Amino acid sequence: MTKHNLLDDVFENFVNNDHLFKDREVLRHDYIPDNLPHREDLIRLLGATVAPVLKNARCSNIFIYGKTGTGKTAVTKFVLSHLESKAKEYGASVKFCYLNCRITNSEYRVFANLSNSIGVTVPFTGLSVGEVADRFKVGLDSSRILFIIVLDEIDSIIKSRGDGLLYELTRINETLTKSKVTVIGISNDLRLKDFLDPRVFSSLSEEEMVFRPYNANELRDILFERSKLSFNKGCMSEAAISIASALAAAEHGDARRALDLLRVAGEVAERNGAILITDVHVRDAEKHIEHNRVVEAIENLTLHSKLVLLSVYLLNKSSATTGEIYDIYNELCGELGNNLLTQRRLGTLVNELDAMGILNAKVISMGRYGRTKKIRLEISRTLIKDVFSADDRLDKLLKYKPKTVSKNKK
DNA sequence: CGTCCACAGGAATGACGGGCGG
DNA sequence: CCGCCCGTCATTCCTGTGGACG
Repeated sequence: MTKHNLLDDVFENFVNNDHLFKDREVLRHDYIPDNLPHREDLIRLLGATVAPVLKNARCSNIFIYGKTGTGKTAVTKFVLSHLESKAKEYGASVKFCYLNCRITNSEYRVFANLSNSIGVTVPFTGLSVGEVADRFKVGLDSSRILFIIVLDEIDSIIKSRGDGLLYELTRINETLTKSKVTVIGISNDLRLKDFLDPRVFSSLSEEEMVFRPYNANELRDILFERSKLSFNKGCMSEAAISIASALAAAEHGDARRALDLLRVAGEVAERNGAILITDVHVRDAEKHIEHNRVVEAIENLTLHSKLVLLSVYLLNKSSATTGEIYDIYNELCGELGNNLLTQRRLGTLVNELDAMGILNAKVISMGRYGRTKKIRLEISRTLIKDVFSADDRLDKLLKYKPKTVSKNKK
């Protein structure tokens, strides 16, 4: 009987075309589930740390560490949104504002966003940072609340702008009389304190929490839980879940990655008209994700970055130097009739491509023959050909023969 | 052992478009 | 509409440097 029902499900789903997915939303990155497996103790810990606000007392600043996909953001949002609704019950005026510093990656934008979240309208741009900070402080003080500021991916703003923002925020309570501020910083980088002024660091990390990566078993539980919500019954095989969790565990124990694998595996299976998502689909999904990531990255590059990449492609050597690439890049710019950037600039573009995993650049010394970067392609040549042939102008350059092939070497 | 190559990569500065307040 | 300030991209100028060569 149960066996019969099981098959009925499968067949019926198949006929109804939308057979595999029940709810795709559940697999999105910003979805916060009601149940976060293997994070119960961290939820309790964070909950206990912020609980004082329910009695109208300021809670400690918190510093949260952990690599991507370890549940930092999910746990924080989960706890704080529950806290906020609980606070309403108790009549405590608590508010939290979540900011991702990779999106709002300047001091100005952070203050602008904070201001907007407490109902103070601030122009997109046009004011000085100090002015926006002042407006925020005034608005905050007059609204008489306990304000919890969550700064996610805080490392990105610190590495590019320094710790001025945090210094400001951790000292802001001194100038407030009717409101109080708590800062929760979330960092992907465990070495972040090396970049911080010790005073800022100590005041920011009144409490510290570390999120360990998930292991394969924990990821399995997460995927199992989530697949029940996102896929129709009987559509997801255990083998698929096992392999997805193993793959993600081998990376950083990244749950986000694991969920991506599952979602894409579902899409692959759907396209193939399969009625069951298997480990094969997950394997396909892995290739798919990587491929899409790279294609999208390349398509969104500026023209100059594309030309740099093309130069490496045209040089077609196992490893090129900055100088060699600059020569070819120079020719390509001439070919297109557009202006060229300096070698200094090209160096940072190469570094950016390296950070994206499209190129691999390593500084080496060739002794008597100087010091340079050894640069090589990190992606397949056919992929480059595919992406560039979509653009008329770049397509022509794919066939371009560099003139400076062997000019020196003696 | 010192030299000196071929760059790396930091700092300062400028050009430019967006977007405000007055 | 002007003047101001922002962020971003790019240039200019600069000091630093690993190690093969002589």
